[in-house]
Amino acid sequence: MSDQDDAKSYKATLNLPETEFPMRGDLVKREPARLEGWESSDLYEKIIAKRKAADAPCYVLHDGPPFANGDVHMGTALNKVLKDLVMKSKSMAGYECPYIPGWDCHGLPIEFKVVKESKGLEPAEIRRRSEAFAREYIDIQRKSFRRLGVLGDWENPYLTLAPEYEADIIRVFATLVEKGLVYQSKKPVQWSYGAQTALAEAEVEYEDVKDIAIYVKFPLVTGDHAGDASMVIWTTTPWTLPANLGIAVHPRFTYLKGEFTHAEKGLTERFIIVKELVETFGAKTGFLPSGELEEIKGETLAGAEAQHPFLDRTSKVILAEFVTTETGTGAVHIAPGHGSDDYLAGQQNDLGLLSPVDDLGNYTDEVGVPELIGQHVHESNIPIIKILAGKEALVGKEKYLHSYPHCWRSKTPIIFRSVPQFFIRIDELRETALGEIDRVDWLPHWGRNRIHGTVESRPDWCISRQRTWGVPLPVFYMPGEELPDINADLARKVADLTESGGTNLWFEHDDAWWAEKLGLPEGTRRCTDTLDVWIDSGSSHVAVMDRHPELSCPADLYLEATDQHRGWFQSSLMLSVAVRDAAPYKTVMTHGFVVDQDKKKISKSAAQKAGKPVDAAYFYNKYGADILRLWVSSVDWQNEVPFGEDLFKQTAEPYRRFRNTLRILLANLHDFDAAKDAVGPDEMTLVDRWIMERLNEVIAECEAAYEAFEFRKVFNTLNQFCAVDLSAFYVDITKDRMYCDAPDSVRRRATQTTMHVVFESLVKLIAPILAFTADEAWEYAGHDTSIHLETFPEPREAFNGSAATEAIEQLTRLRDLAQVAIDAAVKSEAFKKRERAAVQFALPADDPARPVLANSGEEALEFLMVSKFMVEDATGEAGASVMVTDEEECPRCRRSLSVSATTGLCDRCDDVMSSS
RNA sequence: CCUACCGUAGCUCAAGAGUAGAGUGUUCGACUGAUAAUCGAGAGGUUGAGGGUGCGAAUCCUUCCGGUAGGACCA
Repeated sequence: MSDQDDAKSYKATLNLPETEFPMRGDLVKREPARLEGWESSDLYEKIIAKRKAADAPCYVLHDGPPFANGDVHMGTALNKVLKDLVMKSKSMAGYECPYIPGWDCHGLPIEFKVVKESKGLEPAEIRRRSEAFAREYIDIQRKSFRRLGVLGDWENPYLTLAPEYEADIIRVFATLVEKGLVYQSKKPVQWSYGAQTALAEAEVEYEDVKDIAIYVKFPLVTGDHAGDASMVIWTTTPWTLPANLGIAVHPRFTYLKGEFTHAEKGLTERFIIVKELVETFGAKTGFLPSGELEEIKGETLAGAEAQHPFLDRTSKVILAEFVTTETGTGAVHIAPGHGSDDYLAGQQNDLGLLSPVDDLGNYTDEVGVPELIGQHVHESNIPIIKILAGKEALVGKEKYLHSYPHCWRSKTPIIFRSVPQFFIRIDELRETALGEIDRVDWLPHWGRNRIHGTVESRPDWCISRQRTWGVPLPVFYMPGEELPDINADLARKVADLTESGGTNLWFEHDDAWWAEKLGLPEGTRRCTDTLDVWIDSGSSHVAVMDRHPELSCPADLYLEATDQHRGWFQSSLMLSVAVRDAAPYKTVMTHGFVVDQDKKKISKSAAQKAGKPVDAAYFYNKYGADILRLWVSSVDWQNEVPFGEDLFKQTAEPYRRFRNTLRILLANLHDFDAAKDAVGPDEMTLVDRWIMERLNEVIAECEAAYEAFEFRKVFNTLNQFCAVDLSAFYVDITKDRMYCDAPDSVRRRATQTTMHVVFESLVKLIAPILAFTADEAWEYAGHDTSIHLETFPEPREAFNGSAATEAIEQLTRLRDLAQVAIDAAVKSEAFKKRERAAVQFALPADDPARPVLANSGEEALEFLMVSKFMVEDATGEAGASVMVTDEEECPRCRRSLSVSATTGLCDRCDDVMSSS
């Protein structure tokens, strides 16, 4: 027999690892099949039922409804997977975790698309098409969320378009009315002429634009300075000048009056300009002071009237604290119909109100200048500047770069415009809301300041929209009345009528039908507005949490992206404070946006142009949902989340590590039956006890990290454990006994017992993240129910100490010491394998490794993976030298130990062979 | 302009007063009994910059620079 044949024949006598669990994930193929299994066996319901049976406490994460348009992109996927990580980990921590997903269905974005496709539709038809559109995307998104392994009640999600949900929205409105929080008023709102509706603060996005700012002269005609000087205002919106009714100055600022000369034009004028800005004014307009300047206190100017530059009326000088000396002239153009500060100032000073602009943004007759009527305001800046120039009222102009609000849908600039709108009085709610904010846990902590800031300063909430695809504003105008009857009882009746039929009734029937149904006099008209969609989603704590028996309010957790501080968190808070005087949540967690690798915002269109996929489907179809889930777990959700395919791929490698670690454990357990073969802690060897101690730490760390939603820490801890402790050490060191010991030797069984515990613990700890892979491994381990029904492992008390860990630390020290010498020897070709090394350690007398070596001779040898070692006394530092061993290599186990002269095998292998 | 958070190896991130560590990538090597796997080694960091307090600072304080987000201004 040749040596080679020897080796071959002995291979058959080994217990090599064996498993059907595939090394390659093939996730794209396997996950859908597993998913089908989960759904056909009602896994979600089973988990809930199991926790219920165990009388588990509830943990409620209330799902924020994504908008039902568009595919699921990485940002949405991040949000849903984070939620699922929370739910799966809470469930494994022993809670009952009902998860009712929802969708936000009404609103401008959908109506916009529908209307764009075909114009001139009846409202009822717009609504039919909008609903079809929403439902189509709900299905698309639901499919994606399920594919990502997110478990929940997908067959019964909440939809804000559901009749019973709509009815609850109207009931919330009725409650607001009852509490006297709703009023109608004509004051300036942010108006999108592109979408022809008022907008809420959260529907506005800012863009940098270049405008022309102008300086305009208003000659004083009454007061101390009548005929003697002109006020000069500065504005970036010349189109608001026709609505000018006042000029505001700061009461405590000092203004200078005197002669200003424009040298080039040869013009001399008498102006009143705030002291601090005279220089800037000169630089921008060319008008420099050319004589003595008289100081005037702002407050003394009040009440004077100035001539409007091109209209036959005067503009009153008023006082206002908001005037600054940053830009302009210290005199602020006031158009009460076109700005909120302006509006308030106008109210306080009885200026009246002008808003000569229609829904489309065109001037109405009221504008007072014939050639402007019908002109669009944003095409009127130049004509107005020309008019001003013609009247010699234009003092100067400059280009001005600033951020200007735009409609989030139509992308057109927003104008402030006054039309009758409905509002919620925020002042009545503010104090309670602010108090509640401090009772809520905000994660990360600075979320508290963010929402506190917005609630503190937000103006009254404009809740009416001049749109069709939404819940109608349930308000009526009695015959002959200008003002609406805002009536809670009527609203409740509307709610009851729509409970089954839905609010389509509002659009399908006419005023007469409704008047009759509600017992109102003939000639009653309905309000044609719809409610702001933030009322829809903000009412979910009533329409969902109060309605579902398994949920309850306040929820334990709301979890959305940071933009919801202004959006859903706030609308929910306000409505909840109005309805129940308390916040609807105990904890609010926010995550950052998914941004491009170079930290630029991912807009879908820009990413597509650059050929960078951002659709979740692209990634789960190419890499698998578990890779995506692992990526989510590895990410720092508190800040912006940089994303790109390269970054994404980095998590594929750790995935393989997890998978292979589970696989080798499984493979080493192929002939192990815990019920029959497990041994007690006393039988375990040093490395077994060490890995059990490590496992206890890992369990504690992971469970604490899950508790704190620090998934990345779970990821790091487990990755480290698999890569370093298991793969590089434990599995490597125990190979010899696993493969070469007699199958049921105590030593081998002890290690199998350990591996069994490690496997079961590891697979459970990773299950919330690798939802599919963990379940697959669990199945291969012989379980016929899902891993997701399990709970997290408990640390084992027997291994709570650190005795084994301390011993292993010493051995690791020696191993590192030996490694250096071995590497040198291998390099100089003294021998090739570390197993051929004989190591001579030189240790000081008090070296802590000495007792370890003395107490665990054979195990130390195994751990060091060398042929033999000796210890000699060292005077200085510990060291190691190495030479080739004089032992023969056992052909069966390939270790270099003393071998039998007759069989050529080492003692252990000899025993195994002769007894088999 | 104000406020908050952040800035550590090519990349993604750990350590939160006591010799800067992982993963990934990269280079080299071993094994062929975890094999489209596994093991070992190397290279790679004056921890954004400067100053301060400590015996000692990535860590605490301060100024600046850069990034991001809110807010202010504007509307």
